[in-house]
Amino acid sequence: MTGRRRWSTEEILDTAAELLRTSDADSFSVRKLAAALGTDSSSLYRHFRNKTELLRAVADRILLTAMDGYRPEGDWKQRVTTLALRLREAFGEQPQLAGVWARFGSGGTGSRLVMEELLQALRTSGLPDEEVPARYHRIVILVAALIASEAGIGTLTSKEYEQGMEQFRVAVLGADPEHFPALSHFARDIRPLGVDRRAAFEEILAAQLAHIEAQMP
Amino acid sequence: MTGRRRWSTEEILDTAAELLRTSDADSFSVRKLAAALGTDSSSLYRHFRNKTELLRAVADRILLTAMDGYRPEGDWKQRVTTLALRLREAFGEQPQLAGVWARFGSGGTGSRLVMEELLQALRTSGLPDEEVPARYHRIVILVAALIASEAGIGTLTSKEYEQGMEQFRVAVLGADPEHFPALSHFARDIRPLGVDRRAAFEEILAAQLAHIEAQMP
DNA sequence: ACCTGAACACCGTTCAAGT
DNA sequence: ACCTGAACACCGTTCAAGT
Repeated sequence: MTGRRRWSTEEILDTAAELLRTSDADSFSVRKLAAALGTDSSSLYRHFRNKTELLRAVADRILLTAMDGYRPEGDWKQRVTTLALRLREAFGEQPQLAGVWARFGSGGTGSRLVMEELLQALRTSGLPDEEVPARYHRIVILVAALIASEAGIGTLTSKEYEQGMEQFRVAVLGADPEHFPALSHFARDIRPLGVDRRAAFEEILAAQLAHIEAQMP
Repeated sequence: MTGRRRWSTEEILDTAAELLRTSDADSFSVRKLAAALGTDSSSLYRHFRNKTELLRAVADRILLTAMDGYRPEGDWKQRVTTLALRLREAFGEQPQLAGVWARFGSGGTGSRLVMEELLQALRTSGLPDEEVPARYHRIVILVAALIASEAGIGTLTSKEYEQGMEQFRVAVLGADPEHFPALSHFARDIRPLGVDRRAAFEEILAAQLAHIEAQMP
């Protein structure tokens, strides 16, 4: 309309988040974001050094909204679990950002809120202070890896997903019993990676936390 | 030289694997592969439906070479751990393929060998047969997630990595003690996600396996 | 029967030129 | 001081035309 317009960084991030939520697959691009804002992609480079920097900023907003209204409840294991599930859900709606977060971190207020809550929960666990950082490190690696890999599957188009399922079926059900006896034996009960992710997430995390607890004095 | 030349699928996969090993960052492309083969990218589409299909085939070769010379040793936990570490190492040298594997699977002989060995190990564990598939599923999800996310960090250029480290330092060391007391307290001992990955991998997996063992009759 | 060239519809990023 | 247009150097993929 006006031909010229100054966009605030906030508006850009909002629009980017919106686009990442609605767009299917990996179709987000700087050019599309610019088009949605009604401007040229070149003008966005005044606000962000590059695309990664932009996505990191959006990822940090995801963390912020994930922490919105959060109140710690229960013992340390429940707190860690609730936190992890919140992050999982938040990135589940914006799967492209999960990969950015796991690779680059986000480095803003959102990430600080997450780190703070996780550390506070561990501090109430009875762990000696000097063991907290190492336990923290393992938990973050585990949670980030699970979320990012689940999100990676979430970015597949339904055609890609179906195709992968089909090839999985062929690999499992078509295995020669002579060379792959165990695989043939369990073939009908083996499930592909993409199913039952929420239960898997909770179980794997619970095992990790139980293990930490078991090693306490 | 000859102007015309038929490439076998084998040769294409070999060259692709080579290129993925040596190329830094995400710079692999169909066009570069074609150039390395001395042909045009369009001719590769007779051998593969698309880029993903090509990468899946290379990923399956990685699994094959990872299993090369493998002999089961020790109890079931040692077998699972050895297998997982082999995969981790194989994809560590070709980090771009880890993401493809975790998202799409590979669906060839390599993946069958891995599935077979993992199932056989679980079968010797003393788990009742009907619990094996669920335990198998969790282990694969965990191992694939850890390997892919570690590899994701491995695809960063050293500039990107340094930049991420710097921003991590700022986020942690620059946190206001009033709003982030636990973070400030542990600031100097909190480590970024990318460090100490091998130890983290082994510990997290060990916790998972110990948890399975603890639930046995 | 096989391969090539050229094209299509995109990317991220830069930078001189405009207002 | 800010924005735009145009360009650069790439992508994956398709398909008519060549040999």
